[in-house]
Amino acid sequence: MLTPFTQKALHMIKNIPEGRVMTYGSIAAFAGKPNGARQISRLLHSMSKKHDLPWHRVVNSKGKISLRPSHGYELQKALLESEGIEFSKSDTINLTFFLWSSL
DNA sequence: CCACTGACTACTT
DNA sequence: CAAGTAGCCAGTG
Repeated sequence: MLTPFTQKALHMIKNIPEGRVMTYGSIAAFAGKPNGARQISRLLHSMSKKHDLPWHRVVNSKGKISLRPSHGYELQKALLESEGIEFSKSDTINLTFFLWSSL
């Protein structure tokens, strides 16, 4: 059985529209755990396959991809760019423009 | 139940 | 700005 926090987090991830991203911390905060960012990573690890989650729309608080190169980093970046999200010179996303507030 | 892990974050050097 | 550290909490065995 998953906790309410986890279920809510899953719901929010599914609700991120194309061309927008959310940070681990924001998802966790909206789900009720301001410090539960790490749980989001676990969700993506174990639930992304079964729940058809847009995992690529989740980035860290700095607006950067957290995956290591050759471990999904390039794939995620490609998926985001195909949705219209732009990366700066240092591979960071302008969160003030692309961050999705869920409401 | 205990120990370990993790696609994190904020703070300090 | 980069590297190190402590706090965080649910999933898994």
